Amino acid sequence: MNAPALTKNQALVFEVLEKADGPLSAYTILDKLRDHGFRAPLQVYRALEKLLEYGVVHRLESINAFVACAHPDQNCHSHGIVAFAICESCGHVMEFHDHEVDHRLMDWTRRKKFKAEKTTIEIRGLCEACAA
Amino acid sequence: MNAPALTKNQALVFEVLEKADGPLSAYTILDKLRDHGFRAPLQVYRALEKLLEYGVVHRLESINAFVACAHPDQNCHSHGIVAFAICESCGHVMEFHDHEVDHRLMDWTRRKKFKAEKTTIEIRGLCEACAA
DNA sequence: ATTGCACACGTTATAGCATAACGCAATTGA
DNA sequence: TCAATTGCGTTATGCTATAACGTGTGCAAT
Ligand SMILES: [Zn+2]
Ligand SMILES: [Zn+2]
Ligand SMILES: [Zn+2]
Ligand SMILES: [Zn+2]
Repeated sequence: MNAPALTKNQALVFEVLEKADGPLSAYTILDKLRDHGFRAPLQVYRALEKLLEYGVVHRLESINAFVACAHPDQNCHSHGIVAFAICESCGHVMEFHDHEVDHRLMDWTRRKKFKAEKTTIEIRGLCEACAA
Repeated sequence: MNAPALTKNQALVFEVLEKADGPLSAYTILDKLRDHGFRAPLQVYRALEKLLEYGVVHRLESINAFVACAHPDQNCHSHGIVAFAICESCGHVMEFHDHEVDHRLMDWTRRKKFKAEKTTIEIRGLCEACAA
């Protein structure tokens, strides 16, 4: 999915996520945008829906939060499954791809004739700095 | 974590999950147990907390639901990361393990010195029957 | 036996996450 | 012009999860 020009709300939400140093919940985004006229959760969720569709934002299922894609230049979709390591102490997120993991999971789905639509890989734990 | 004898509430919640043919939300479980005296979400969540700890129930992060472990005989923890394929049409869940995937993810975490605590792998899509 | 502790449980209230449904305005394309 | 699409704002609602308080029970250490 290519990203067309963002609307005002989409651009505001994306900007907040880009500037954040970690994932944000929809309601946290809302609070950060109240000064810009945001009043209701739907304004955030509708923008997020598009940004997810365009692939410039990812949703972290295990913590109900959203994060700007770490590889803005590339198209994350084209790299297969996106995986995340989420530090439960400082909140930092590392985004990575592993083709071998993709292949193993795709092998499994092909064997089972399962039509995969969306795959989530999230590792929660402690980053190097926080584990010390 | 070995599973000690379950308490009454834990046994009731586990039984509901075992008999279900798919994942259930905590509130769905609550509704199914109202006849047995359940009145509040916490009764379900507290039981689930223990069942998750014992490894006999898994939480599906991407759909906020819970499912009985498909490998009750074995200890799922000992098989490394548990992965799930979730049919978005019929709700059926397939649980599987893949050591190669585990190794790839563990390699990544070791390189990054990330201390993994809990890893989620969930594939959402259509099962063979529903994809036809 | 009494005390102290751990644990499960019940209840009420609250916090946090997400969507339904309505209507309006701007854009586009026939 | 007319219809269809899309974004937007608002209100209300629903779903998911936990905080905080108190009760009772079993069990061990004193
Ligand atoms: Zn990305
Ligand atoms: Zn950290
Ligand atoms: Zn299992
Ligand atoms: Zn199915």
